[in-house]
Amino acid sequence: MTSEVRVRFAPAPTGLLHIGNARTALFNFLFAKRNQGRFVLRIEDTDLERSNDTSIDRILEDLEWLGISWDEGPERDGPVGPYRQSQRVGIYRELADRLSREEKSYKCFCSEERLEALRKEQLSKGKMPRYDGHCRSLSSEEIAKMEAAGLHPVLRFHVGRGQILFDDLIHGKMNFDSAGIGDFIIVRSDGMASYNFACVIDDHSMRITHVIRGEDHLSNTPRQILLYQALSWQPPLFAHHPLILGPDRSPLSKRHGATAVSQYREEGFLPEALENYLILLGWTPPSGREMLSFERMAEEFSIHDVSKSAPVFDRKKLEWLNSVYIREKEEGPLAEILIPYLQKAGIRTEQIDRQWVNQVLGVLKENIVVLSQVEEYLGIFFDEKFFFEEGTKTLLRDPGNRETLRSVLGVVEAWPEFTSGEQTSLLSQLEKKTGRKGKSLYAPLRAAVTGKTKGPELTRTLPLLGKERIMRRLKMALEIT
RNA sequence: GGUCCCAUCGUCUAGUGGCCUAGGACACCGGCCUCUCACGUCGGUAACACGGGUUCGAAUCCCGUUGGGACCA
Repeated sequence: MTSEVRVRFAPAPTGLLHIGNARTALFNFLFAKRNQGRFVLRIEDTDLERSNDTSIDRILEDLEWLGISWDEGPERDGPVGPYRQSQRVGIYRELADRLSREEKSYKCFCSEERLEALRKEQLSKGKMPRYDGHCRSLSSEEIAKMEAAGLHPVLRFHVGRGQILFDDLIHGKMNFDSAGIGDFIIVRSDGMASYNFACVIDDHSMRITHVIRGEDHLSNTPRQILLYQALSWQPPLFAHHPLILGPDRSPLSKRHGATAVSQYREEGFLPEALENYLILLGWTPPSGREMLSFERMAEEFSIHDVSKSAPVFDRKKLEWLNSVYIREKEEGPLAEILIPYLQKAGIRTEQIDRQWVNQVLGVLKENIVVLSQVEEYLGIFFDEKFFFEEGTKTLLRDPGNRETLRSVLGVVEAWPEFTSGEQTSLLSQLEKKTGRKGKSLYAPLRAAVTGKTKGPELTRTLPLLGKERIMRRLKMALEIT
């Protein structure tokens, strides 16, 4: 018996990684880090119908993107594998046999119809629908007869009477009465272990010490504890965190917008921002500093301090965090992640001076909240995206502004060359020559050279555009009728 | 229907009987900065679901109500 902390994240590969599950994974990961423990990834693919390998790949990919790495699991073999439930059926069978032998479970042949009728009847009497133990005392002759008739039984766990107590790391003392639990299925008629059964066996055999999972499993826990007891195993410690809600306080779903990690990635959220946001849902760092690096999270995170009430997902705050993280990025790494968005927009970045592109992106980062938003500003710097926005045209048609721009053109033409640092002298020269300053000079100038009414400061934009391009655009602007 | 969980500003939360005329962050509103948007900065609006207890004293403890949610099928 070691005291090493072991936690696990056990997704079902039936679709994309949901941000709620990503948060669960993050809690587990940080808990392991904080306690020098190990983080196990287990694939719960017992539902063969809905599980598929593509989903597994994408979930692994998303976890890696988030920086949540597992110590044992798919692609990282460990001592307690295999880590896919579909490859563990032998273990489940063995233990199912053991429970049968010890008469802690029994075969049940009840039909769907009978179960349905039973449920209806109980409901109508105002009672809780649960299995009535109909097949509990079938004789071996009866069983043999039904099996001979080709009926496939399920295996039910015989629930005894008593209180089930456990300490939840988040909720505190829990107390359930087993009277509220009907004899539940541990092996389905197709021979596959049920969720609760497989989960208990895996958690035990993978030596999991702390089960950190969503609150939707809270009511499953007493059943699982019953199984631990039946198998004479020591149950792990449990922590059930609340689920993320949508703005209408119903569980977060597609109706509320993007729910998959990959969707956020595509939109242009940074992994560190998403992560930072998720950890803030239900937990506040003791230091009070909300911006947390991965390392800081691991140092400060405590599962005990996770809030008991369900948080509402607030995209605005996520966006704010993302914009801060974008602005904090250095030019080089920023360009690394932004260039794909340029390419997607059709810009042949490989043909452009990389230094220049980096500088452009370094300027644009001030204006964007999600990475994909750079596309809105591309026209300022890239000719293939340049055009005069509707709002600029009235400005450019104004006779006074045209006159201003003509003298601007004159000044620029005579200006030797653009190097960084001298834009201020250029601008003061422009003020002198045009006799205009402030808005009356800058508004038309901006409209003419960027085609937009908003964007980064002209003092930063102008030198990046360069003399040639500015002149070309000024001429284009003067041709607008 | 039963069992279980939950309840502080619009949102995330701090708060574990006196430090609370309830603090912070996002959002929102306004000022400043300013060539625009954004950034930044300064300030503002805004909450203890309700009702009973317990106590000298309750956001904090207990009970109930209401409202959300989960599970059971």
